[in-house]
Amino acid sequence: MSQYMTRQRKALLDYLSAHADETFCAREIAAALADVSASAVYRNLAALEAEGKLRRVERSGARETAYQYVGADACKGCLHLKCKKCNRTFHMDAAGAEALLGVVERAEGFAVDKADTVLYGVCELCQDD
Amino acid sequence: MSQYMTRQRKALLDYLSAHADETFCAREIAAALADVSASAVYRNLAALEAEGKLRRVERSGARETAYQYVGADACKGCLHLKCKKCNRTFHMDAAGAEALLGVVERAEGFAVDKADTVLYGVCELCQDD
DNA sequence: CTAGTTGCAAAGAGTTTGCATGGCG
DNA sequence: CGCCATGCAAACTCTTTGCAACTAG
Repeated sequence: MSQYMTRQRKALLDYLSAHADETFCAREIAAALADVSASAVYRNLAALEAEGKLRRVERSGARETAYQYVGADACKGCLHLKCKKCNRTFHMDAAGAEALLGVVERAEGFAVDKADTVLYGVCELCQDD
Repeated sequence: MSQYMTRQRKALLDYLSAHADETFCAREIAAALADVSASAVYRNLAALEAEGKLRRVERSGARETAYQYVGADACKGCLHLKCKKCNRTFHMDAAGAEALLGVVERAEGFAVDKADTVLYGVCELCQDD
């Protein structure tokens, strides 16, 4: 668990929370944060993921692990929709998500975990392409 | 595209299709198929993924890329539910999936791609733990 | 036959780790 | 001050690739 709020950890959190709708891999973060070493990036990403401040996400066909900021509980209970074209993340509110997943639970007896599930597809803005 | 059905490719397909409800990474496959080299495993996994016979899947917290067999079109149009406890995959039939995702499309204007989306959670059998 | 495929080993890419130094609380 | 965190570089793990030998059709 992280105990000290170091300059590096703060820079990382600031950066990710300022771009909460995007995902980044360690290399991209290290590039954006010039004075944070690669190992500090990796170590902090792991620590912050364990604390629940970040979430690990899939980026189609990528070999690198990507992370995304998950505000304290801004995303609590809501479902994530990720656009494969623009890579942006959209949120489905808790009520809608609950209704949707309740259907799966009743139909299949399968309890979907909103925190781990991401719906991939194409968002409204990208549907023209 | 694969043109020759070599001993190695056949062994790989046989193995994955015989365990179609499980996922495997290259290392596990190479270990199970003693007389198939690692490079043949990687090359065939890539080729078979391109042909649509395999699908690339996420395994929580894993660094290795995992694959799963996807029969000809047995999974066509259905949504995948993956249990985090037993790692098994369940299928939601096409009709149910369509109904479910249609809701998202209408509510959020987001077109979910069933081929890329996996719902993570806990299956009926594992809910006791 | 002959083009696709394999095995090996070396190269590459991404991530982790040991250790001395630095800095938060 | 003490302990955690950092930076660097080396170690590691997973994956890709070059090349000569092999083999399916």
